[in-house]
Amino acid sequence: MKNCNEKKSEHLNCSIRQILDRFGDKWSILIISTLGHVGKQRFNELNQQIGDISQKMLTVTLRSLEADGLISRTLYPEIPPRVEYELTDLGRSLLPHIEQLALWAEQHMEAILKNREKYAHRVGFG
Amino acid sequence: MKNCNEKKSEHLNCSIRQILDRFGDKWSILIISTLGHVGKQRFNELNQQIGDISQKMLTVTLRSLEADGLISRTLYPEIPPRVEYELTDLGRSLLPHIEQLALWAEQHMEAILKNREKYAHRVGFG
DNA sequence: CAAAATAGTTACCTGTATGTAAGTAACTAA
DNA sequence: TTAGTTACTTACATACAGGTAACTATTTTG
Repeated sequence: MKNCNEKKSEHLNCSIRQILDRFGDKWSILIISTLGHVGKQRFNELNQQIGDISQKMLTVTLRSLEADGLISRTLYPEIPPRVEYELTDLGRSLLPHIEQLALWAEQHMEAILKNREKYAHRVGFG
Repeated sequence: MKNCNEKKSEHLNCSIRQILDRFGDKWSILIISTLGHVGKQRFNELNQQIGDISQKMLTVTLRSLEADGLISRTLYPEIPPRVEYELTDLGRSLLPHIEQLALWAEQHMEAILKNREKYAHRVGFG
């Protein structure tokens, strides 16, 4: 972010930094893609869907996604309370790009892991 | 990564975790996109292009990208030494997806920032 | 002899993102 | 009165990604 509009940084560089700043954390993208996949979800449903996220990080990440207008939060003032989270249009507009990346991963991650092994051998045994 | 092939996790979820594990760091994507943009580059050229990366993180990130077969490293044994980094085909195949994300950022980041402000007001004075 | 240049390596330190565990409100059911 | 439910909040702890700065090898130049 810092060196945007300074010497070397073009649009692309700057946009990528924004993406990384906003979505480089551990859970945002995963929550967006989960909501995109299953539609509306309650807090505990999301918690179970994702499986290994802590309550705290789920709350924190949902809040920041809501603040940025990527998801909407609807509270039904019942007892016990019910809250439903859903992607907004803005959030949904990000989905296809995430899915493209996931597709790329499916297609190429095996190759990457093999390269990594080869490299380890080259370095390890010269 | 942990809960892939456990209960709730489908392909998508799992692929996204792989992407985040591999490319969620601060510099990998930026280096790939820089190399994609300018082509072959030397160590110090990259350092200056990016501007605010430390020598250490440039070395570390270049090494791991090389290990995964995303970039190639060519050493010319001159004095002083010259080293050139370049995207491999595998690395190049990731470029369009990165650019799609960058484009999305250009188009929507302003809206996100506005939402964030609104939300801060709602919370702060609501 | 000293300085400069390239492409790093190494030791050390710190901030922050994340995790853990307990607490909260409000009500229901036994 | 005890436990259970939902959707959190809060306090506390920590690991690791990343930063800083010094050091390295090798040769040319002055």
